[in-house]
Amino acid sequence: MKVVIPKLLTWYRENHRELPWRETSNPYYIWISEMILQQTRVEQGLPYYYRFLDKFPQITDLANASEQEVLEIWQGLGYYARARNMHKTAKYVVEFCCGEFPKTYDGLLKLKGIGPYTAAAIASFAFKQHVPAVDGNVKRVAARFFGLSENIESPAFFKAVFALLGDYIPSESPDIFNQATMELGATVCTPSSPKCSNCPLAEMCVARATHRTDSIPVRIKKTKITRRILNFCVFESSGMYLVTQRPSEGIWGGLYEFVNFDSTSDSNDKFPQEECPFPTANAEIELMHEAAHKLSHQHIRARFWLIRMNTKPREIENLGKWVEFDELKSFPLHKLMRNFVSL
DNA sequence: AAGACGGGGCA
DNA sequence: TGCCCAGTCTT
Repeated sequence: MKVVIPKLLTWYRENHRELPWRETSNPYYIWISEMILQQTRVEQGLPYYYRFLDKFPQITDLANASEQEVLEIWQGLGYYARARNMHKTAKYVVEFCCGEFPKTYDGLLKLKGIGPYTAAAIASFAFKQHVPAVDGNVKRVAARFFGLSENIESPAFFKAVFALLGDYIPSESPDIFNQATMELGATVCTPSSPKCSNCPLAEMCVARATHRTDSIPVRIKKTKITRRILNFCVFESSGMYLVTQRPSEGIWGGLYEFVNFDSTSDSNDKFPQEECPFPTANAEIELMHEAAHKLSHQHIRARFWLIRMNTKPREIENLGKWVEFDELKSFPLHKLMRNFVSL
Protein backbone atom coordinates (compact mmCIF):
# COMPACT_ATOMS: atom_id res chain seq x y z
CA MET A 1 0.00 0.00 0.00
CA LYS A 2 3.02 2.26 0.31
CA VAL A 3 3.12 2.68 -3.45
CA VAL A 4 0.68 5.57 -3.10
CA ILE A 5 3.05 7.67 -1.00
CA PRO A 6 4.78 9.31 -4.00
CA LYS A 7 1.33 10.14 -5.36
CA LEU A 8 0.38 11.72 -2.03
CA LEU A 9 3.53 13.86 -1.98
CA THR A 10 3.04 14.94 -5.59
CA TRP A 11 -0.59 15.76 -4.91
CA TYR A 12 0.48 17.91 -1.98
CA ARG A 13 3.10 19.82 -3.94
CA GLU A 14 0.55 20.65 -6.62
CA ASN A 15 -2.54 21.32 -4.55
CA HIS A 16 -1.71 22.63 -1.09
CA ARG A 17 -2.89 25.91 0.32
CA GLU A 18 -0.20 28.51 0.83
CA LEU A 19 0.00 29.27 4.52
CA PRO A 20 2.59 31.49 6.22
CA TRP A 21 3.87 28.83 8.63
CA ARG A 22 4.61 26.57 5.67
CA GLU A 23 7.13 29.06 4.33
CA THR A 24 9.45 28.77 7.29
CA SER A 25 11.49 26.27 9.28
CA ASN A 26 11.79 28.64 12.24
CA PRO A 27 10.65 26.53 15.22
CA TYR A 28 9.29 29.59 17.03
CA TYR A 29 6.98 30.50 14.14
CA ILE A 30 5.93 26.88 13.73
CA TRP A 31 5.28 26.49 17.44
CA ILE A 32 3.09 29.62 17.48
CA SER A 33 1.08 28.34 14.53
CA GLU A 34 0.61 24.89 16.05
CA MET A 35 -0.55 26.27 19.39
CA ILE A 36 -3.03 28.59 17.71
CA LEU A 37 -4.34 25.85 15.45
CA GLN A 38 -5.09 23.32 18.20
CA GLN A 39 -8.83 22.60 17.81
CA THR A 40 -9.05 25.69 15.64
CA ARG A 41 -9.69 26.06 11.93
CA VAL A 42 -7.00 27.61 9.76
CA GLU A 43 -9.24 30.49 8.70
CA GLN A 44 -10.04 31.32 12.32
CA GLY A 45 -6.43 31.16 13.47
CA LEU A 46 -4.73 32.96 10.60
CA PRO A 47 -5.35 36.56 11.76
CA TYR A 48 -4.23 35.61 15.26
CA TYR A 49 -0.99 34.20 13.87
CA TYR A 50 -0.11 37.53 12.23
CA ARG A 51 -1.12 39.53 15.30
CA PHE A 52 0.85 37.29 17.62
CA LEU A 53 4.08 37.47 15.65
CA ASP A 54 3.65 41.18 15.10
CA LYS A 55 3.44 41.70 18.87
CA PHE A 56 6.02 39.04 19.81
CA PRO A 57 8.48 38.68 16.89
CA GLN A 58 10.90 36.53 18.89
CA ILE A 59 10.58 34.10 21.75
CA THR A 60 12.33 36.57 24.07
CA ASP A 61 9.59 39.11 23.37
CA LEU A 62 7.00 36.58 24.47
CA ALA A 63 9.01 35.52 27.50
CA ASN A 64 9.37 39.13 28.64
CA ALA A 65 5.71 40.00 28.16
CA SER A 66 3.12 40.07 30.93
CA GLU A 67 0.39 37.47 30.99
CA GLN A 68 -2.16 40.19 30.36
CA GLU A 69 -0.38 41.26 27.18
CA VAL A 70 -0.43 37.67 25.94
CA LEU A 71 -4.11 37.27 26.73
CA GLU A 72 -4.88 40.55 24.98
CA ILE A 73 -3.64 39.04 21.73
CA TRP A 74 -5.31 35.70 22.42
CA GLN A 75 -8.72 37.00 23.50
CA GLY A 76 -11.58 35.62 21.42
CA LEU A 77 -9.68 32.52 20.30
CA GLY A 78 -10.79 30.26 23.14
CA TYR A 79 -9.02 27.52 25.11
CA TYR A 80 -7.10 30.15 27.01
CA ALA A 81 -4.89 27.61 28.80
CA ARG A 82 -3.03 27.48 25.48
CA ALA A 83 -1.96 31.09 25.86
CA ARG A 84 -0.83 30.67 29.45
CA ASN A 85 1.04 27.44 28.58
CA MET A 86 2.79 29.22 25.71
CA HIS A 87 3.85 32.00 28.00
CA LYS A 88 5.30 29.52 30.51
CA THR A 89 7.05 27.54 27.79
CA ALA A 90 8.56 30.69 26.28
CA LYS A 91 9.95 31.69 29.66
CA TYR A 92 11.26 28.18 30.22
CA VAL A 93 12.96 27.89 26.82
CA VAL A 94 14.57 31.32 27.17
CA GLU A 95 15.78 30.70 30.70
CA PHE A 96 16.86 27.06 30.53
CA CYS A 97 17.43 26.28 26.83
CA CYS A 98 19.24 29.44 25.65
CA GLY A 99 16.10 30.35 23.73
CA GLU A 100 16.38 27.27 21.52
CA PHE A 101 13.60 24.68 21.28
CA PRO A 102 14.48 21.01 21.85
CA LYS A 103 15.09 19.39 18.49
CA THR A 104 13.56 16.00 19.24
CA TYR A 105 10.04 14.65 19.63
CA ASP A 106 10.72 13.49 23.19
CA GLY A 107 12.31 16.78 24.16
CA LEU A 108 9.43 18.83 22.77
CA LEU A 109 6.88 16.58 24.45
CA LYS A 110 8.13 17.71 27.86
CA LEU A 111 7.10 21.33 27.28
CA LYS A 112 3.82 22.69 28.62
CA GLY A 113 1.04 22.80 26.06
CA ILE A 114 2.88 20.47 23.68
CA GLY A 115 1.34 17.02 23.33
CA PRO A 116 1.96 14.14 20.91
CA TYR A 117 0.56 15.93 17.87
CA THR A 118 2.29 19.28 18.37
CA ALA A 119 5.62 17.67 19.31
CA ALA A 120 5.55 15.65 16.09
CA ALA A 121 4.53 18.66 14.02
CA ILE A 122 7.38 20.84 15.30
CA ALA A 123 9.90 17.98 15.20
CA SER A 124 9.10 17.19 11.58
CA PHE A 125 8.48 20.70 10.18
CA ALA A 126 11.35 22.48 11.90
CA PHE A 127 13.86 19.67 12.45
CA LYS A 128 12.97 17.05 9.78
CA GLN A 129 12.53 14.30 12.34
CA HIS A 130 10.59 11.35 10.95
CA VAL A 131 7.72 11.10 13.37
CA PRO A 132 4.07 11.13 12.23
CA ALA A 133 1.91 14.13 13.16
CA VAL A 134 -1.48 12.67 14.01
CA ASP A 135 -4.22 15.27 14.32
CA GLY A 136 -7.97 15.05 13.74
CA ASN A 137 -7.56 15.21 9.99
CA VAL A 138 -4.94 12.47 9.92
CA LYS A 139 -7.00 10.19 12.16
CA ARG A 140 -9.88 10.45 9.71
CA VAL A 141 -7.68 9.88 6.66
CA ALA A 142 -6.03 6.86 8.30
CA ALA A 143 -9.33 5.40 9.50
CA ARG A 144 -10.66 5.44 5.95
CA PHE A 145 -7.49 4.45 4.15
CA PHE A 146 -6.81 1.43 6.39
CA GLY A 147 -10.49 0.68 7.01
CA LEU A 148 -10.18 1.09 10.78
CA SER A 149 -13.56 0.89 12.49
CA GLU A 150 -12.43 1.38 16.09
CA ASN A 151 -13.61 4.44 17.96
CA ILE A 152 -11.54 7.32 16.58
CA GLU A 153 -11.68 9.03 19.99
CA SER A 154 -9.91 6.28 21.87
CA PRO A 155 -6.24 6.49 22.88
CA ALA A 156 -5.79 3.01 21.39
CA PHE A 157 -6.83 4.33 18.00
CA PHE A 158 -4.29 7.13 18.19
CA LYS A 159 -1.54 4.67 19.09
CA ALA A 160 -2.49 2.39 16.23
CA VAL A 161 -2.38 5.21 13.67
CA PHE A 162 0.86 6.58 15.11
CA ALA A 163 2.46 3.16 14.72
CA LEU A 164 1.05 2.53 11.24
CA LEU A 165 2.13 5.89 9.86
CA GLY A 166 5.52 5.54 11.50
CA ASP A 167 6.01 2.71 9.03
CA TYR A 168 4.81 4.81 6.09
CA ILE A 169 6.56 8.10 6.71
CA PRO A 170 9.41 8.55 4.21
CA SER A 171 12.72 9.35 5.92
CA GLU A 172 13.75 11.86 3.26
CA SER A 173 10.66 14.09 3.54
CA PRO A 174 8.82 13.56 6.82
CA ASP A 175 7.69 17.19 6.83
CA ILE A 176 6.02 16.99 3.43
CA PHE A 177 4.40 13.68 4.36
CA ASN A 178 2.89 15.13 7.53
CA GLN A 179 1.71 18.28 5.78
CA ALA A 180 0.22 16.16 3.03
CA THR A 181 -1.79 13.83 5.27
CA MET A 182 -3.22 16.80 7.16
CA GLU A 183 -3.95 18.78 4.03
CA LEU A 184 -5.68 15.79 2.48
CA GLY A 185 -7.96 15.49 5.51
CA ALA A 186 -8.68 19.21 5.55
CA THR A 187 -9.50 19.62 1.87
CA VAL A 188 -10.31 16.22 0.29
CA CYS A 189 -11.00 13.54 2.89
CA THR A 190 -13.51 15.75 4.69
CA PRO A 191 -15.83 14.51 7.45
CA SER A 192 -18.86 14.55 5.15
CA SER A 193 -18.91 14.20 1.38
CA PRO A 194 -15.23 13.36 0.89
CA LYS A 195 -14.00 14.23 -2.59
CA CYS A 196 -12.69 10.78 -3.45
CA SER A 197 -12.41 11.61 -7.14
CA ASN A 198 -9.68 14.10 -6.27
CA CYS A 199 -7.89 11.83 -3.81
CA PRO A 200 -4.38 10.53 -4.59
CA LEU A 201 -5.01 7.62 -2.21
CA ALA A 202 -8.37 6.58 -3.65
CA GLU A 203 -7.17 3.46 -5.45
CA MET A 204 -5.79 1.94 -2.24
CA CYS A 205 -8.43 3.23 0.17
CA VAL A 206 -10.25 0.48 2.07
CA ALA A 207 -13.25 2.64 3.00
CA ARG A 208 -13.58 3.71 -0.62
CA ALA A 209 -13.36 0.14 -1.91
CA THR A 210 -15.94 -1.12 0.59
CA HIS A 211 -18.29 1.88 0.29
CA ARG A 212 -17.83 2.84 3.90
CA THR A 213 -16.63 6.42 3.61
CA ASP A 214 -19.89 7.49 5.26
CA SER A 215 -19.60 5.09 8.20
CA ILE A 216 -15.86 5.51 8.82
CA PRO A 217 -14.53 7.02 10.99
CA VAL A 218 -16.56 5.77 13.93
CA ARG A 219 -16.83 8.29 16.70
CA ILE A 220 -18.30 7.32 20.06
CA LYS A 221 -18.54 10.28 22.33
CA LYS A 222 -20.87 11.54 24.96
CA THR A 223 -20.49 15.28 25.06
CA LYS A 224 -22.75 16.22 27.90
CA ILE A 225 -23.86 19.77 27.40
CA THR A 226 -24.81 21.64 30.55
CA ARG A 227 -27.19 24.54 30.35
CA ARG A 228 -26.66 27.43 32.69
CA ILE A 229 -27.96 30.87 33.37
CA LEU A 230 -25.12 33.25 34.08
CA ASN A 231 -25.84 36.59 35.70
CA PHE A 232 -23.23 39.31 35.20
CA CYS A 233 -23.43 42.10 37.77
CA VAL A 234 -22.56 45.43 36.22
CA PHE A 235 -21.90 47.30 39.44
CA GLU A 236 -21.90 51.03 38.82
CA SER A 237 -21.05 53.80 41.24
CA SER A 238 -20.28 57.39 40.32
CA GLY A 239 -19.69 56.43 36.69
CA MET A 240 -17.18 53.71 37.60
CA TYR A 241 -17.64 50.01 36.91
CA LEU A 242 -16.34 46.94 38.73
CA VAL A 243 -14.21 44.52 36.72
CA THR A 244 -12.49 41.40 38.08
CA GLN A 245 -10.02 38.84 36.78
CA ARG A 246 -10.89 35.14 36.64
CA PRO A 247 -8.59 32.62 38.33
CA SER A 248 -6.21 30.81 35.98
CA GLU A 249 -7.95 27.47 36.39
CA GLY A 250 -11.19 26.70 34.61
CA ILE A 251 -13.15 28.39 31.90
CA TRP A 252 -11.92 31.76 30.58
CA GLY A 253 -8.91 31.54 32.90
CA GLY A 254 -7.11 34.84 33.41
CA LEU A 255 -9.63 36.91 31.47
CA TYR A 256 -11.54 39.87 32.88
CA GLU A 257 -15.26 40.22 33.42
CA PHE A 258 -18.00 41.55 35.66
CA VAL A 259 -18.57 39.56 38.82
CA ASN A 260 -21.21 36.95 38.15
CA PHE A 261 -23.19 34.04 39.53
CA ASP A 262 -25.27 31.15 38.27
CA SER A 263 -28.99 31.07 38.83
CA THR A 264 -31.66 28.47 38.33
CA SER A 265 -34.65 30.69 37.70
CA ASP A 266 -35.66 30.66 34.08
CA SER A 267 -37.63 32.89 31.78
CA ASN A 268 -38.41 35.92 33.86
CA ASP A 269 -36.93 39.37 33.93
CA LYS A 270 -36.63 39.59 37.68
CA PHE A 271 -33.18 39.78 39.26
CA PRO A 272 -32.55 36.52 41.19
CA GLN A 273 -31.78 38.33 44.41
CA GLU A 274 -31.97 35.21 46.58
CA GLU A 275 -29.22 33.49 44.55
CA CYS A 276 -26.94 36.51 44.32
CA PRO A 277 -23.89 36.21 46.59
CA PHE A 278 -23.18 39.94 46.44
CA PRO A 279 -24.89 42.54 48.64
CA THR A 280 -27.37 44.44 46.52
CA ALA A 281 -29.68 45.90 49.12
CA ASN A 282 -30.83 49.44 48.36
CA ALA A 283 -29.51 49.13 44.84
CA GLU A 284 -31.34 50.08 41.68
CA ILE A 285 -31.25 47.02 39.41
CA GLU A 286 -32.12 46.86 35.75
CA LEU A 287 -31.73 44.19 33.07
CA MET A 288 -29.44 45.72 30.45
CA HIS A 289 -28.79 42.92 28.02
CA GLU A 290 -29.38 39.24 27.35
CA ALA A 291 -27.33 36.94 25.18
CA ALA A 292 -27.12 33.26 24.28
CA HIS A 293 -23.63 31.81 24.08
CA LYS A 294 -22.90 28.28 22.95
CA LEU A 295 -19.72 26.46 23.84
CA SER A 296 -18.98 22.86 22.93
CA HIS A 297 -19.65 21.73 26.50
CA GLN A 298 -22.17 24.26 27.79
CA HIS A 299 -25.00 26.44 26.59
CA ILE A 300 -25.06 29.70 28.46
CA ARG A 301 -27.85 32.18 28.79
CA ALA A 302 -26.17 35.34 29.94
CA ARG A 303 -27.93 38.25 31.59
CA PHE A 304 -26.26 41.56 32.31
CA TRP A 305 -27.75 43.43 35.25
CA LEU A 306 -26.94 47.08 35.80
CA ILE A 307 -26.66 47.55 39.54
CA ARG A 308 -26.42 51.20 40.60
CA MET A 309 -25.34 51.97 44.11
CA ASN A 310 -25.03 55.28 45.91
CA THR A 311 -22.30 53.96 48.16
CA LYS A 312 -20.12 50.93 47.59
CA PRO A 313 -20.37 48.24 50.30
CA ARG A 314 -16.91 47.13 51.41
CA GLU A 315 -17.56 43.56 50.22
CA ILE A 316 -17.88 44.94 46.71
CA GLU A 317 -15.32 47.75 46.89
CA ASN A 318 -12.29 45.44 47.00
CA LEU A 319 -13.55 42.69 44.70
CA GLY A 320 -11.69 44.13 41.71
CA LYS A 321 -10.87 47.33 39.87
CA TRP A 322 -13.28 50.22 39.38
CA VAL A 323 -12.83 51.73 35.95
CA GLU A 324 -14.68 53.89 33.44
CA PHE A 325 -16.83 52.02 30.97
CA ASP A 326 -14.56 52.71 27.98
CA GLU A 327 -11.57 51.48 29.94
CA LEU A 328 -13.18 48.04 30.12
CA LYS A 329 -12.42 47.62 26.45
CA SER A 330 -8.68 47.60 27.11
CA PHE A 331 -8.80 44.42 29.20
CA PRO A 332 -8.54 40.90 27.74
CA LEU A 333 -12.17 39.76 27.64
CA HIS A 334 -13.99 36.57 26.69
CA LYS A 335 -16.53 36.74 23.88
CA LEU A 336 -19.55 37.25 26.11
CA MET A 337 -17.89 40.29 27.71
CA ARG A 338 -16.40 41.61 24.47
CA ASN A 339 -19.76 41.48 22.76
CA PHE A 340 -21.37 43.32 25.66
CA VAL A 341 -18.88 46.18 25.93
CA SER A 342 -18.97 46.58 22.14
CA LEU A 343 -22.72 47.15 22.14
C1' DA B 1 -10.95 6.30 30.34
C1' DA B 2 -13.56 10.42 30.87
C1' DG B 3 -14.36 15.28 31.32
C1' DA B 4 -13.08 20.11 30.93
C1' DC B 5 -11.79 23.52 28.03
C1' DG B 6 -14.00 28.34 23.39
C1' DG B 7 -15.48 29.72 19.45
C1' DG B 8 -16.97 29.35 14.84
C1' DG B 9 -18.50 27.35 10.35
C1' DC B 10 -21.40 24.38 7.94
C1' DA B 11 -24.93 20.70 6.65
C1' DT C 1 -29.37 21.09 16.14
C1' DG C 2 -25.21 18.36 15.78
C1' DC C 3 -20.62 17.77 14.15
C1' DC C 4 -15.91 18.86 14.34
C1' DC C 5 -11.79 21.62 13.82
C1' DA C 6 -3.32 21.39 12.92
C1' DG C 7 -5.37 18.76 21.05
C1' DT C 8 -3.82 19.03 25.87
C1' DC C 9 -4.35 18.58 30.65
C1' DT C 10 -6.41 16.85 34.78
C1' DT C 11 -8.61 13.49 37.48
